Amino acid sequence: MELALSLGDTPKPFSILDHHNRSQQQKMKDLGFCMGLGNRNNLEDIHFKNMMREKDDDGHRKTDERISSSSSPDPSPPPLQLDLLPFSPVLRSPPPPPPSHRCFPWLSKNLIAEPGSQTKPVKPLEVKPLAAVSDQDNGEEPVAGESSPNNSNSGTSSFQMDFSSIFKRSNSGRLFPSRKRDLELTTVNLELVDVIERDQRACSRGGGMSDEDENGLTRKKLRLTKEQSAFLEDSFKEHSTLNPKQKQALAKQLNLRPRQVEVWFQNRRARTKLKQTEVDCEYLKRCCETLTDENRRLQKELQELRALKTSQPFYMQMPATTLTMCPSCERVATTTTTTTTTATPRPQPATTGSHRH
DNA sequence: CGTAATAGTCATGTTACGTCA
DNA sequence: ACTGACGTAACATGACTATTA
Repeated sequence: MELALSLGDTPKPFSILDHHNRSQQQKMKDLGFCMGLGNRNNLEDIHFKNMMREKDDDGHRKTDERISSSSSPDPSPPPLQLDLLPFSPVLRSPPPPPPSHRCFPWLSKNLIAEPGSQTKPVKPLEVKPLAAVSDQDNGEEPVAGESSPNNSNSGTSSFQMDFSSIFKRSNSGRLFPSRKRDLELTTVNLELVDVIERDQRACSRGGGMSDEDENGLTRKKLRLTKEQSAFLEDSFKEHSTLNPKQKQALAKQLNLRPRQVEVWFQNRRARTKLKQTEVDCEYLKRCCETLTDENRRLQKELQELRALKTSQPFYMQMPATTLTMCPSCERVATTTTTTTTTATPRPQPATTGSHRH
């Protein structure tokens, strides 16, 4: 049984996390949609606003320095961009996979409306092409589960709404509605985003939230490649938990969705705990067997002593005897102590050990 | 300061898929 | 080809914490 536990190790930082801008740009790509607000620093998906916070090495949350550095907002914030690029089949054409790129089932099978596919086309939301979505035009490789927004034939759609007057950003980077009236609107929008995200999840699984959706499609399960598993294992050895930045970085490196990385770590921790439980169980079982044997032996010894008592009543006149465990050989040693018995025929010296190795 | 709302993470249990003997 | 066991990805749920209004 193999068990690798790394407890108490100082988490090592991810080297890739040094590339803040790069990973930040990738965040929205990983999501498959993006939603930006106000100034450039607000180009953060509201769903991932808390990703701006991270835990420090001691596990305590701390505010990302990027947030505090965003205290000087762009004086002329552009309108918010809500680029909704769900994995809806009707919204995209199959992204041509690079020759060296792995093929992922949720892209090849589930997301693309293949001829003969029973996937019902999803009615696109309000379509209004964006003039430029800079974050998705940085020439980086597409991440699994993401779209190819700049594909002119893709038919991708985007929202373009002005939310800059609706939201305001807190000191820690969170987004909040600036007015009470906007709260309701915000709620509606957040619900919309949530619905879209759920739809993305459902699409990425190739099925619905239920086991079998209305089209009779069951969810497909991704099998991680050996390389991906090995990389995740290495990361797990360094630290068994992830902060949002590490999750994002790993997802980017492995061409996985952050959710997949998160799930993998959760399952990995569960497996580790299960193995540890099995090890503990085995150990306790051995302890139990040892104690059972010891108990049996002591019972036998007790019977012998009782028999001796019956046959030799005079034996009871001996000083009181206590049994102690020899620490070196773990055998019982008899130790006698002086008592006040006056009829003791053979006084024994106090605390004389009668055990011999 | 206390509280409600919200969002994120985690542990835990379950389900369902892929693989293999 | 079929089947059951097994590993595991994905999900559901509740608890907990942090943050903000």
